[in-house]
Amino acid sequence: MPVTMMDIAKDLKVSVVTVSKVLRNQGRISDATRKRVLRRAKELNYQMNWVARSLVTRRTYTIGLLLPEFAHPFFAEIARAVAQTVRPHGYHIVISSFEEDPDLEASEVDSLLARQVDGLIIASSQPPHRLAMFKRVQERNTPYVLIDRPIVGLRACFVGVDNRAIGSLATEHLIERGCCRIGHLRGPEVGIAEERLEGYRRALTRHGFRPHSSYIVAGGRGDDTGYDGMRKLLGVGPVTDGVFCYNDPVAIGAMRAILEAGLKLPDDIALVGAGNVHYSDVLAIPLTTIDQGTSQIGVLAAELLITRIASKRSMRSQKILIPPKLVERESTRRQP
Amino acid sequence: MPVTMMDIAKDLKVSVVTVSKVLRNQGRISDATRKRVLRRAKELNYQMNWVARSLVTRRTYTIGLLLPEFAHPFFAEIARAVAQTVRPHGYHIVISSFEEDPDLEASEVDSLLARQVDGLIIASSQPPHRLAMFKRVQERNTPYVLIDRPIVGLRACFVGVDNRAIGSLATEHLIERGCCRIGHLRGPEVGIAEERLEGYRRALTRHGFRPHSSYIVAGGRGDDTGYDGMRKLLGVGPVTDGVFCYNDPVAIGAMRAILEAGLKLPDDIALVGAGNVHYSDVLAIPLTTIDQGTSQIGVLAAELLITRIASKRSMRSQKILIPPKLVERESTRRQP
DNA sequence: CCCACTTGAATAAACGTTAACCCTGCCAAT
DNA sequence: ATTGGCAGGGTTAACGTTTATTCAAGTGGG
Repeated sequence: MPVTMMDIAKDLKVSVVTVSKVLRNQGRISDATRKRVLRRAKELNYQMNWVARSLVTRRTYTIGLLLPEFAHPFFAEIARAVAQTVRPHGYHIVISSFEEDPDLEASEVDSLLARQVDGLIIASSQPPHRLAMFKRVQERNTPYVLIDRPIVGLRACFVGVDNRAIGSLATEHLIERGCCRIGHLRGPEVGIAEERLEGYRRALTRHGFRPHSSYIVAGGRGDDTGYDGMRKLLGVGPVTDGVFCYNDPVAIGAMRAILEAGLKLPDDIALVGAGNVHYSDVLAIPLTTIDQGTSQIGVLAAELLITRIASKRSMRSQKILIPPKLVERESTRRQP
Repeated sequence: MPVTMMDIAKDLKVSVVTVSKVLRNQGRISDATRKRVLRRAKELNYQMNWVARSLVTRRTYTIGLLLPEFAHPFFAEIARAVAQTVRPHGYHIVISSFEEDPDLEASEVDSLLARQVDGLIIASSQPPHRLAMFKRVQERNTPYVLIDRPIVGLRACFVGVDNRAIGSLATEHLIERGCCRIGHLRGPEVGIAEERLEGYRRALTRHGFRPHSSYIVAGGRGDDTGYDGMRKLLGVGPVTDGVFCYNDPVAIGAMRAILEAGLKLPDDIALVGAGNVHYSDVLAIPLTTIDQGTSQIGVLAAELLITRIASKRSMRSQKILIPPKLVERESTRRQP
């Protein structure tokens, strides 16, 4: 029912190809017919059928964005950045969230490939050494960029933050603020949390402290795990005077536990989060945090992917580490 | 380069149509060949080319989701709900954010139509009586559902919250808590803010108070406008003892202004927001707010759209108003 | 006046699938 | 022997574009 090039062609008694050429500004067309075609197209309110075009050009100008969950502000921000970056190039993004389920993730990747996306951006939850999903993507020669979570043993493009630097930056800030029994509420058992922990350890030893395992409390990503973890940490003596939390939600949970225990923030315990989520500055005590350049991750990943799509030949896989930045607020503002 | 039905057909010396029929479980195919086809398809790791299928079936199993901005937790939550609701039906969503720019919104709608989406979900920013964009959608017979922001003068499906009820609910709660000089930090000059204001007014008059215009302060959507608005409101005498804020960010800004002025919350001034964004309970003083059933909006809009797409005949346009719910927290917890 | 070249356009074929028919055996009932 | 029906396929023609090739007419030079 919608208007096609055929309709325009018949009206003007020219061939469909002529119409196509005019609309693409290609080939040699006289100014007269060009004008006629354009006018008729406007009159009929012609809209290109991208499905048909994609079938023959083998380009959909569509990229798949695969995220663990996009209600999370971190990923929502990335989605925003990606969408804004690719729009000027004529791309749209198909999103899919897989709720941290590796199987769902793999099946969504297959769906997106079936939809012929020109490229993929993935914050993957695939466990280490399960590379089958990526193999399938590579077989199809579909460019893809990993973000946020690197995958060991995979030669692929990656854009993310330097997580070791986050750990060091946070820990050194606490040291500067005079803390000397620094705890860490660590994240889940994956690469990122591991690296932040590593940065924390290195900063401690570099400044002559000995990392003590009882000050390192296992946890997860959410604020409830932060709450539980902090309560556990408060039971360890001598009590900590500074805590580096895996991320901002964890820090928020920890903050609740500290205040509930009747302790003062930052005077009794200073707190550093990571992520700089948008609301970090309207909390009970505004949270010092490490900014991980969230939107930059999205922008760089999108640009990287687009250049990959544009270049016929496969380029070397490229890894971009964004340097984190400290954002100081009340939760660590105290006299050394 | 990817495997096509043709490849399978040649290998097995059958016709492409036979392969197609097997893969769709249609037509009469013997068990023997069915098995052979399926086996070969698996061996070659065949993936359907959805672009080609869409061209002939005129269905992309794709819906366009158009939002003002999806870094905003409200819209991010809606996106999540929509995506999860449509996935079991085989749909994917193409998102686009238009940064509150009506022209960009219109052009994105056109792009999505050109991409042959099967339906649209839109939280529109079109000014009243600018219906051209919607006309174009209707001409193509593409089903669409408006969410959150109704458009006057348009017979279209709509899913949103009952904003008058939000205003009433919040105001009556403040009255119950013993407030008798109730202010309102209102939102931008659009329908939603108007309705919440209307609910506020009605609740006041219903309880024998006279709405006073100096207690109604104009504003916007963000926390800075909440801060500015509250400072203005504090200059009005006799000073208010309860404020209903257009939304949670505004309330957060207002909270900062109140605390900065050395006033106590909720004892001097009680505060109610609207939206129940995820972090409302980790603020300096946890915020009483009105839950607007965000994810429900996404779910219902998605379901409505899918039934519209499925039904050949055009149905009557349907409007769904979700009843809001009060979520009481510290910011209003005081003795009447 | 013929050849070569250019301009402006038409024609044919493809992209990978599906929809709508058509064909060929085979079997049972007439 | 004819008819009818059905199982198990195959053929043909779309879907709306683009790419590649071909063609007709005009133009300028020798």
